[in-house]
Amino acid sequence: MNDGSLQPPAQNSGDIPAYAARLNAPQKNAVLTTEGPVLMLAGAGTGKTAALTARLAHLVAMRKAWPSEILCVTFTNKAAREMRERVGGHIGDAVEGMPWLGTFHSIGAKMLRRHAELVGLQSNYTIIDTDDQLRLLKQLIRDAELDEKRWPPRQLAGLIDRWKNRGLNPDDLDAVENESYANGRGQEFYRTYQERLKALNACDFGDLLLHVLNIFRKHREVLEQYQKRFKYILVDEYQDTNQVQYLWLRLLAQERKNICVVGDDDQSIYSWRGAEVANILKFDRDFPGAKVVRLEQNYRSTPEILAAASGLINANSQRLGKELWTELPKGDKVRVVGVWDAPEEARRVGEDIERLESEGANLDQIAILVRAQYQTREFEDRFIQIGLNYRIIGGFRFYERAEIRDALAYLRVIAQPQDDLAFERIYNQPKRGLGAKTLEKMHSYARSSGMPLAAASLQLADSDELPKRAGSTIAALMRDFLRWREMEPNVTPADLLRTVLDECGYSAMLEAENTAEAAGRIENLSELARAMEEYESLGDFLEHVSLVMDNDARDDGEKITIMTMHAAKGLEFNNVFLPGWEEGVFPSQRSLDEGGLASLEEERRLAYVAITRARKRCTILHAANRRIYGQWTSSIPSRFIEELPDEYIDQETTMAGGASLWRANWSESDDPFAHVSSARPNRSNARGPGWQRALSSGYETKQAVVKENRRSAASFAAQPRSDITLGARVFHDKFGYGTVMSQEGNKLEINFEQAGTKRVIDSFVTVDSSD
DNA sequence: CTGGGGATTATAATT
DNA sequence: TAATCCCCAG
Repeated sequence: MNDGSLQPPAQNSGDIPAYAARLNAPQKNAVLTTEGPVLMLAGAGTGKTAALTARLAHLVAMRKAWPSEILCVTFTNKAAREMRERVGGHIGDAVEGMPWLGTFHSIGAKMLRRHAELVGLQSNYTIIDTDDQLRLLKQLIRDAELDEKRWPPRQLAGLIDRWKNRGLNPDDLDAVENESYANGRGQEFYRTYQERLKALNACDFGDLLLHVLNIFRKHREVLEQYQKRFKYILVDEYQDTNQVQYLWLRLLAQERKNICVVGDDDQSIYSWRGAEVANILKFDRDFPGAKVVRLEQNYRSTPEILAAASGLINANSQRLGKELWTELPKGDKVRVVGVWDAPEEARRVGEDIERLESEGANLDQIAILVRAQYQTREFEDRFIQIGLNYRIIGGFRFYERAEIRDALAYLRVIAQPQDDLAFERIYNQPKRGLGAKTLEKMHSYARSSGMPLAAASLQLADSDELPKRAGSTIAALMRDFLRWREMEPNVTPADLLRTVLDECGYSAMLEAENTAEAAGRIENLSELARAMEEYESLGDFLEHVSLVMDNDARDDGEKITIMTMHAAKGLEFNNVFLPGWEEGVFPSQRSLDEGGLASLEEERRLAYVAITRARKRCTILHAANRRIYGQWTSSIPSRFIEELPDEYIDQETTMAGGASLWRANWSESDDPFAHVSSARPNRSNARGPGWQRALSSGYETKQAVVKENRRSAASFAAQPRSDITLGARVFHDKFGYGTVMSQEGNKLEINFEQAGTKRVIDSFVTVDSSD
């Protein structure tokens, strides 16, 4: 739109433009090769974004294209925002003229608004989220009188998502796919679901891409219009693209073939979300003559961290191949710490962080990266206890809170009277005395008359079908909506929201509750109104919230960060702690049970991502015992620990009696099973040194237990022993005689006569029956 | 319509 | 273990 503001190429003193001044050779290569397909293989921390933004700046500076003629896609809003900021730093205000820089979904949504009628939608369609999607599917399943227990809506939602990710419309399903739900009714449900969405003038996230793909396929002239417009295409995180995104890009790039994709096959960790690593692996076949540029110089981590990560990822088979190197000075080795149990793990990390803090470390530069959300709990407990500031990333998002969704539902009904899902959410929220009976009548009337729910309910209210009270309540509500709808063009979205909340009684409802929780909800709602201030129209705002569900937690003070490894991708920290490296936790039990080698390799890539987040220090921890779903579980160190190259690792254990069972600094020479472990890499069973240790530790009597549990991939749920009671006198091979002080699951605290108080697993003691 | 209680189930999480 | 969901009683 304001292409006219294009600036002359930015230049410094020499001939090299500013945006290219600090690039290394491969980066420059990737930036300057503007014509033809380019695959930029960018390892972790190799300045990928710098190269990508420089390329954008270069295209504009060299007048290869107007900003509005460049398509630049990312996966997350965060990445898009960052890109926009950094490109803005190079080309100034011209970045404002880049309407096609955004996420796949926001760009899809924009295209779909222009051509909605081609797929039977109106351009003001609603974008529903997964919650609405689930409720809609639940309705369909109920209507079909299907057993919800046997055929959970979640499963159907998952299937439909996967179909859409693969670019499949209902008619494209084969018999096998169709069979996968409700005995061959998958297709039927998918079709009905799509019809319902169309009737609601709505689409889900998957549709934003699939509809556009369908339009491209069926309407050549539309496709050609975009092919012509986009002189250059840039794609970030290409290894995360799914099938639709791939097909979509391929169509758009077909004409000019000026497509540059950036990614790292070693950081592909989202296959469970539909991403296909194959897309990046076969890029040069899709686009013959593609130039492949490898960015391998790492600017982030110490050589030790890089070596450890590289050694690990080398165990994977399906790789394009890349070797990271760095000019940074040597640092500390990667530490591997073995501890007794999860609480000790948290204690240990807490102590380390306190030490770092006392040395003047910035807490914002410290992160704990876990495999699964449940691991955060232990750390939270501990950090509250010692008063360490932390923030947990992930979990619930602002826009997922009930009150926010209620407020949005009101706005959606105002903006789009056909939005039945939104109407259903709030027709009795706050309580108006309308129940399931009324809803059912509204539904059946809406269906038979082919009207949206809201309109149908208004007509119904005029008739005598409903009890008098319900009828007048609905009539009043509909009058409210009419009024708000008239008001909408004349007030700001924020003011509209405030008015609605006051007039519908929602605010009053919360105030009446008079609890701390309700106060929090009121606060959230005013924050929502505040967030709306920057939007011009209601439509703008609604599109923003459905696509940009960001968790922009306002930051107050230094805090350490606790988050999942997945969430940490793309981030970096001076100090990284990686707890829970045990078989069954990481790699996760599910990846071991299902998915075979491919799934294990994805776990390994995740490990690679996790380690490469660290700039200066990386500490990996594993605990011998952990409570999972309320069960005490013993586990052995992760095979990934064993795969780390010895020379870059410092091993340490804090365990009582550390020299025996869980001794961590094994070496192959004193290991009677060394010949087994020499069979690396890619061993798919769980016979790491931990195993060998367990088997060779001299506790022969326990071998049966150990062996039996091998099938469950080396973690076994322990039953507490019934023959041990508090105060019992017991004997332990290592510590001698002692008295049981407490018992929790299979974990005992024993006051030993010689060794003092220790915590041990009950299977290692015998009850002393001498008295 | 609300609340209690029993059953159920449990990676990762963007748009 | 603990959180969530769903059903049923009141």
